[in-house]
Order: sequence, then C-alpha cells, then structure tokens
Amino acid sequence: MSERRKPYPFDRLEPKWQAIWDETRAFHAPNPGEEKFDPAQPKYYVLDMFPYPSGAGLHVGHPEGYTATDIIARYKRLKGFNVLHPMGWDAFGLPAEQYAIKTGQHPVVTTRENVAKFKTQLKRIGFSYDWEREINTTDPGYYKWTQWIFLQIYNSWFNPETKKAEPIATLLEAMKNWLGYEQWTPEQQRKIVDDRRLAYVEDAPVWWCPDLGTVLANEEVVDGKSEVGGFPVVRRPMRQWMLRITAYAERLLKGLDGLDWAESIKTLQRNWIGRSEGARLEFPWEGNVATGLLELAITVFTTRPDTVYGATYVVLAPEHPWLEAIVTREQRDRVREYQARVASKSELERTDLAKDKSGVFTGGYAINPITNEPVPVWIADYVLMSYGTGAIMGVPAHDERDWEFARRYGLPIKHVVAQLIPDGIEMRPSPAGITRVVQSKTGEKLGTWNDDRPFCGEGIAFNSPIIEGLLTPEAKQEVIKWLEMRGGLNGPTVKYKLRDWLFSRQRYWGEPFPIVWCDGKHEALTESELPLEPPALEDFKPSGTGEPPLAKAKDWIRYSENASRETNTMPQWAGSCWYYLRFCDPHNDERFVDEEAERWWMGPSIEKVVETRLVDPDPEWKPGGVDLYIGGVEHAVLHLLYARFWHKVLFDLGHVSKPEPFQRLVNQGMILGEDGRKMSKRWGNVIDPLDVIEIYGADAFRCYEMFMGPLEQMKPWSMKGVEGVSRFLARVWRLIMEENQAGEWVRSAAVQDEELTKAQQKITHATVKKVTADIESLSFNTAISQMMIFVNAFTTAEKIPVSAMRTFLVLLNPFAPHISSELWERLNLGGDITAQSWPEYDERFLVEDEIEIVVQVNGKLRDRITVALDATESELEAAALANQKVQNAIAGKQVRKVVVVPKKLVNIVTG
RNA sequence: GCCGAUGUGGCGAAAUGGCAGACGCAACGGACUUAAAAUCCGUUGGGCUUAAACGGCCCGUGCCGGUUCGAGUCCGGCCAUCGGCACCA
Repeated sequence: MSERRKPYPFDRLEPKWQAIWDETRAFHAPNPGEEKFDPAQPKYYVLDMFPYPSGAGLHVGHPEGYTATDIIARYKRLKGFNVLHPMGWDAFGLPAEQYAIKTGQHPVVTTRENVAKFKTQLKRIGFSYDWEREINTTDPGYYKWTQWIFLQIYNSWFNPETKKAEPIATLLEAMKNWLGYEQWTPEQQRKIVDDRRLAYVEDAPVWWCPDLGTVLANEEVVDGKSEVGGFPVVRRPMRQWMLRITAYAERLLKGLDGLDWAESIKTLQRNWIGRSEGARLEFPWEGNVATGLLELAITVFTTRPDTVYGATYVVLAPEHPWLEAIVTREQRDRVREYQARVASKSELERTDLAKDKSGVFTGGYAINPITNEPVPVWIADYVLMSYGTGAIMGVPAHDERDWEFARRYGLPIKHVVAQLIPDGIEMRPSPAGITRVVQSKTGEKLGTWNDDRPFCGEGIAFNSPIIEGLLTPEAKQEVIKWLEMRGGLNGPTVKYKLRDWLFSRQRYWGEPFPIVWCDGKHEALTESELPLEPPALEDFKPSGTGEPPLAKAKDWIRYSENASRETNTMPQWAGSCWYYLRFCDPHNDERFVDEEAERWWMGPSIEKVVETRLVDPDPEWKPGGVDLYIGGVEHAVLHLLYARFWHKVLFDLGHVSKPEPFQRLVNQGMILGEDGRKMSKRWGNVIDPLDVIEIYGADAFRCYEMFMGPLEQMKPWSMKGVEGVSRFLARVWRLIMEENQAGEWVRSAAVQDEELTKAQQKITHATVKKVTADIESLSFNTAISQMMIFVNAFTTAEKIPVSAMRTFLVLLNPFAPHISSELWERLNLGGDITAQSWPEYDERFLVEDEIEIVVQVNGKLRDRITVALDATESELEAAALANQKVQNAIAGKQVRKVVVVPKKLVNIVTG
C-alpha cells in the first residue's frame, strides 16, 4: 500500500502520550500505607484474565475484553476511585515447553521474549495498567507462593462438622475421640490423616494423553480428546496428586447465588457440579443367607427410591471392587472377559458404543430390600464406577437405560408408577390389556400405565404396598423414612458429578511440588525451603511412559540420604488460581499478600450490592472481591471453578477476608473473521491488531472493538467498520483543529469561548447522561453512537464553544485516551485530562418547552403533534381529536375510548 | 436427549410495553476538484397509488396463538442457528 495521508497525526501523538503516562506513573494505584494513599477514596478493582504469552503475539480477541476493562478503569478514575487495574503473565504451560522440545531453547528464554512482545503490544494500545504490579507465574518470587498455597491445602482437611477446611492439627485432636483410637498404630493414624488431606495421592484410573505425555484433569478432556491439541486420551491407573474439590461442591454451588455473573455461566458451573438428591439403598448379597458369615450388601444410589418395588435386578460397574466376592465360579470367565474388553476400550469408543447396552450376569443374587425377593446381579459398562456408588438398581419400567438393558437380556419388568392423567382430560378407552387405570390414595387423581414402554416421569405409585396410591414426591419421602429405619448406609443422600481435581502433570514447565518422598510416604517441605525451583534440564521431553521429565534430574531429585523429591509438576491452572490476590501486593516477600492490602482491594466498593431474589441465599456471602472481571467464556468450568475453590480454602484458613474472589463476571463474545468464520490460519482470516493500529491508530482500534456490538456477543470483524470509527475520530480532530497554509495542525478559529445555544446545551447534557449510563451498563457501542451524534451536531456549527468540547473530551477519554489527551492539551484546558473529574449532567437542560406527541388511532401511528410541555390530558385529547389525519381515520366511526400517556402519546380507539 | 443463549434492512446493530431500524458500514445521487482520493451535503425496509413532485395507503422484528387501547419487547406453543453437558442412575 502506498503511503496514505493520516486523517490526523495519531502516529505521533499516540506514542507521545504513552511515554508521558509511563513517566508520570499516571495509573499507579497506591496501596494502604503508601504515600499517596487516601482511605477516603473508594477502591475499584477491575481485572482482565491475564494472557498466556504465546509466540504469536496478541490477536484481536485479547484487546476486546482489555479495552472494556480499560474504559471502566479510566472512567472510574475520573469518577474519583482508587482503581486497581493490573496485568501479568500466565506463563507456565504446554506451548512454551513444546517449543522448547522442538528448538532446544529453554522455556525461560522463550517466555521472556514472548512477555516482552506482549507487553510492547499492550502498551501500544494505550491500556492504563499499573505496570508496577506486573506479575509472572514463572517467576520464583511468584511461584514460591503458589507452592506455599499448595502446602496450606496439603496441610488441611475438610471438617464435615464445620464444613470448612481446617489445619491437620484439629484432625489429630478430633481423632482422639474416635472409636478405637487407642489401638491404632502410628502407621494407621498416618493413613487416616493422609486420606483426609485436601491434597492427597491416589492410585486410580486417570486420563492419560499419550501424545502430550501427561495426565489431564476431567475438565481438560472434551469428547474423549485433550482440550489442548485434540489428542486422544485413555483411562489408565496412575499414582497422582488430587485436590479434594468435591468437599466444596455444596459451597461452590451455593456461593454462585450471591454473585453478579451471567446466568448462563452460573448454569454451566451448576451443571458441572451436577448436584442430585436421592437415596442410598442396600441390597444384601444373597450369599449372606447361605454362608451366614459375610455381611455384604450392595449399596446403590437412586434419585427415585419410590421405584424400588420395580427393581428387578442390580448392576455393578465393571470395575466394582466387590465383584471378586460376588461372581460365581460358573460365570467367572465370562465376567473376566467382559471386564477386560471394557478396560481395553478408550473412553471415546466406550461412549461411542453406548447405543448398544451390554453386560454380563455375575451368577450372584442380591435381595431387594423392600420385596425381599432375590434379584440377579449383573455388570455392565453403562454403570460408571466414578458416579454414585458404582452400582444401580435396575428399574426397567421407569428408566430408559434399564428398559433397554432388560429388554436385551430378558430381565423381568415390573411397573410400579402410573402416569398422571392431566386434569380435565377425559379418559378415552384404549385397546384392552394395554393401558390400565390407577387411582391415587385420595381418589382424586387418576393414572395410567402401559407395559409397552417405560415411564420415567412422576406419577402415582402402585403395586407398592407401603406407598400404594401416593404421588411420587410423597412416595419418595415415605421410602426414605422406611430406609432410615433400616439403618446401615440406607437413607437420603446427595451426589455430585464433580470429581476431585487431578492436580499433577508429567511436564517440565510447571511448578514443582514442594513434597519429598521417604519410605513411600510423602512429606511437605517447610516454608523456608521455598521457592523450590525446577532443575536445569537439557532434555524436556516427556518419556512417554508417564515418568515425568524431572525424573531425569538425578541430583535434583535426591533430597537427603533416604528422601527424594516429587517429580510431577502442577498444572497450568495453579498460577492463575490466585494471581488476582498477588496483584494486591505483588512484591511482598513475607506473605503471599499483605493482610491489609488484601482487605482493602478485595473489600467492598461502594458499588451497589447485588440483590438476590433467591429464597435460600448463601449465608456465607459477603460483599467484596474483584469488582469487575472480564474474560472469555472458555474458562467457565476450569479457571473460574478452580480459583473459587482455592479462594474458599484460603478463606477457611483465615488467609483472605472474603469467601468469593470475583463479585462481577462478564464474558466477552468471540470476534470472528470478516467471513463470519472463527479466525484461524486455516481460513486466512486472522486480523493482527498491530496491523490495524498501524493504519488507523490505537484509538480507532479501541473504539472499533467497542463499537462492533454488545461486548458479550459473538461478532464478525470488519475493516470497513474500523474505517468508519476512524472517520469519527478524524471529525473530532477537525472539530477543534485545522490545517494552516504550511500544512500544520493548529487550533481551529471556530473554537471560541461561546455560550452554548439551547440545542447545544441539550445535546451536551444528553450525551453526558447517555455515555455515563452506557459505561455503567457496559453498553460501549451505544455510548460511542451517542458521541457520534454529538459530533455530528457540532460539525455544522459555525462556532464551536470551548466548554462543550471540554465536557466532550472527558467523555471520550476512556474510549480514545490519546486523541482526547492531545486535544485537551492543544485547547490549553489546564492540567492533564486524566486528572479531571467526570462531568455531571442536569435534567433541566434536557427538557423542552414544547414536545412532540404521537397520535395513534387503534394503535397505529397517524400523526405527530407539537404541544406545550405542561399540556393537560384533556388538552392533549382535544388536540389529537382536532387533528386532520385523525379525523380522516376516524370518519364515520365512533370513538370508544381515548388513551392519553402524558408527554408521550394519545391513542384513539374506535368501535 | 437435557440445559442455556440468539433470531430485527444488503451488512454490524439500536429501541424503560408507546414513532421499528438510532449510530455506523455498503450503495446511489450531488458539491468541491483538471481528475482522483479525502472531505461535505442528500437518499436508502418492502410494496401500492400518482404523468411527476408533494401527498396518501398497505405490509414488515423466525413461525402460530394469547394478554393489552397498544407487543420487536410480556405469556403459551413451535421452528432454526450457536454454545455447554451427555449412559450422572
């Protein structure tokens, strides 16, 4: 492209202002105790999801959220807030390591380069970050505290009495009162403690990704493939570190109620946690009766205890630990063969083949506790070991899956719930022998049932002696009461889909665990041994066997004569679980965050408190936390759930002051390519922010990203659109500046100390009102529209009053900080624009003496009339009826009614 | 299958139950210019009526129905697209 003339000299003034902001520390937020700190000034904490600094640099998606938060940060400062607006780097992770494997360059080096690149790019967009608070998760001064927090988790247990994390010491104390304490050996005591730690080691089947050479968390596996890279994963038993997030399932769920998050994200988390209420039932093993020795009972979980009369068989997961005891000699081979077949399937195959239910009879029988009849015990891979108890009661008549399974293997089907006939529907006679009618206990409700198909809804119980004729909710309660009387494990219970968090990875580029192993037992390092830095390695490659790369560093591993270091590393999420806390006090060597700094920045701002309309709100909730957090929706169940979990642990242990980290969360929508497709190299539709800034300037880039449409919506990029916004900024420039003979930009002669005309007065105040309200509601697109309307109104004016420009430039400043700073200076308005205060508007300037009233006939627009502002309702009615067009429309008809909405409209209704 | 979101001009979009399409893009016409770019002004949802202009009229927010003096907006039922979960007992 040939050198085109810039519509205004953004290429000079943007770097100029960026340098000034740097030099003057314009956006530094003082902490309590710091020189310029003013406790009377309210705080506002506005946060971006910090990026992973990839080699590719920024794409247009990053600055979308960043611009939104920057507008808020700059706006809040002008409103007089002490604003915390920090940025940092989430720099541990796979890409840096994979790049290292490919090129041999150490991840430390690539990370440093990428961070430098990202930082330069972000500065070029003019974001008002407090760079003195920059943090990097790979910096030993940072991950020292990540490791420290891990130790807090490791050294805690979840006390079911208090429903809180507590130091292990309280467990040791509590244990003394437990039955049989005196007999325990130290070994047994140790095991009891280790089994209750919030960070524990488990040898269990985990997601192993051979291509990445590491294990992955549940949340990182999507459709049987790795979230990163899309490689296949397999189930494989391995010894791994787990974090007991399931202990917090209930509180993580409840805590959502008080948060000001999009309902869709809350729903995503709720579904992921997957709470369901039901009951545990014991089906005693029939072998008990024969041998009289074993007290074996198969415990099943069900959400429909009312259907227990219809339970005609029991199914165990193929991995169920009791199979050995239950399976008969005759069935042993077939069961083993089935187990082997299931184990060899990858998860993708297992779900893929799910359409056809398969299973094998174990030869054993269990006793249905309510009918006392023996029912066969099967194994089938449609029952998952990882959910509930790993065993179900098969109720084919009232569950689709059980129906399918029973039909395939010829198991008995017994109907015990009838479908309610909706009120007011007449029963029509059906073919005899198929549909039968049942009556409820009260005799008011009728139900039908049909032995052709399962019925999975709620209805009326029948063929069920103790709950005969009851509606499902009462029937459930009755069965639960009956179960509780039976004792044992029987009774009501709550299950969650959420699994514990698989926390170790077989990678080089992550935080090493502050753990050593001694005689097969794990021990924590002390705080003074932190940070534990990873060893220098030549070869970062995963071994492929599941042996972590750190295992190659023989010297590093050796901790003492008989102790060696843990060689797994933490997942990338570890660093991002608490970075928002570190931003409050990023250089502290004594604590992960200073207590006072944490209380201040995570404390309540004067923002209005969220109203929750819930019947049963979270009792734990307190106002406070990050006031506004903006980022992509892809973290809905990963980062956002993990961080909430860590925060709650830290809260329980008294290290932070609030139970939730992020009070208000907004997800920006994805930006698509110009062709409407997702931006990708494959389609060649990727837009580089720096290219755009080169041509149109950073202010135009920022404003376009906000003008495209609502922040949360997915929307396609348009270069023409950028041009439009760029034209708007150029018009702003020329409103105030003109070119002289020499081709220099000088203050326009039209800009004078003039009084505003009434119309100008009105539009100025209307613009202040609209822009203020729109920023508050994050409707940046309409705020920019309003500023365009303002500028359009002044471009035709012969004289441009300075006072209107003064107001306007402050409004524009959060959106286009460079041009507004420059024009502020050129107009000699005094001081720096960032030190101004946000303009106020006055309703009085918005009202007019005369207003336009809409006249409708039967709801259809007929005309508009101009009347005095204070016209009475009857005057309005008379004026409307006198209108010629109204007369035409109602000619020959009778006026039945006249609706008058003061200051708005008159609607004439004819018969 | 379940849960959630979204459907408005040629395009991005706007509209406390009260003038549908603000603002911007594109397109067309005009001014300026030797010319182009830039800039500025105007027109622009569809249709009918009119010789033409002015004007007048009808239709229009995915589809069907309801509430209301009045519905893009509220309620009920569909359809489509996108996203999440998915043998979760």
